[in-house]
Amino acid sequence: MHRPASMQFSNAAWEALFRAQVTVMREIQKLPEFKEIGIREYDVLFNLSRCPASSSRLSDLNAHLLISQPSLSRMAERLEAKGLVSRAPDPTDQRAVLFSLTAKGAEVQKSIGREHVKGIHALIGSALSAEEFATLRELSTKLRTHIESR
Amino acid sequence: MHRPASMQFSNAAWEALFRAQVTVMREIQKLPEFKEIGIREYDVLFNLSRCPASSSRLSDLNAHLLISQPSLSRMAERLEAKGLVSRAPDPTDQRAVLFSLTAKGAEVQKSIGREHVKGIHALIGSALSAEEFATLRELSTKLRTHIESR
DNA sequence: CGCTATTACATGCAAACGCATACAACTCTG
DNA sequence: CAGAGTTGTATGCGTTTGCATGTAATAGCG
Repeated sequence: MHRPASMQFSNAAWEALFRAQVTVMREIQKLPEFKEIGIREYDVLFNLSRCPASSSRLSDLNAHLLISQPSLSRMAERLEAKGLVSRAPDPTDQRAVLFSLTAKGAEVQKSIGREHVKGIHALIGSALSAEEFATLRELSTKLRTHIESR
Repeated sequence: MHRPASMQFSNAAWEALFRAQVTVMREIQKLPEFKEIGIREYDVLFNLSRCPASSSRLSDLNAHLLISQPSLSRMAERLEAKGLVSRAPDPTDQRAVLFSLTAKGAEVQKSIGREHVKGIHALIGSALSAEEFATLRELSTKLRTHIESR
């Protein structure tokens, strides 16, 4: 073995985390709550529902997603056309656009969110103990925050 | 709060795991080893390099990926055109197609894989301790295997 | 056996994506 | 405070994706 032992741990953990995500996501995508709206679009609504001022720049939103900036721009167009999201110019920076949920968008997000919570629990609820879930959450969060604060 | 406490744990863990995956993946996609070949295509090569008989049906391969069956069919076409993968009819089932890495494909996979291992370690290696990485790996694997054996 | 149902993969087509780039607004420097 | 560089978003365009469906082979059932 030509690789430092320390490399094995981080790589094995990433590999396992990634495969787990793929496996869970494959099942989630099949659930009925994502028939009308895609899971990527729901993720945008979800992120908007969580952001402090309940509005967010396109680029700030994009930082939390895997899709590219142009893709998000066009997805926002579609969500706006569906009446779920509204665009408004940022008063403090004329280049920027602030996105926020419409009343209908907030309603849809909550509705899908509720079903989603049930779906996740039904799918993985019995896979780990409460303590194990808590540990998984802590380690995942620690991993994420470490990267975000590089 | 109208939700059973037990639901909170599994949902919070999934949410944290998913966000961690997004954050890591965003950085990985920028790394130079995925300039020539996309990360989704690398994942196909990687899976092929790991499968027992070093060949796999399209549908078996697809079970480990997030993309749809038609998308994988066409991605395989492209990988074949690049000389990285070969298709052959399954002798035991005339409907099926067996995919395997060509020598060039195996070479490319190993080469990118080596860089990928370094990239992951550089990205997340200092985020957790060896014990924490081991725990994250175990819990992720337990989560995945639980779903796969439903 | 023969007939229907199912499984495995491929293909037509519209939607969505990413890359490169354009454009406009802000910032910074001399 | 002008002019170059940077940042935030949108758009042109070729590629990739997914859905619905087609085709061929197998399985299951009477």
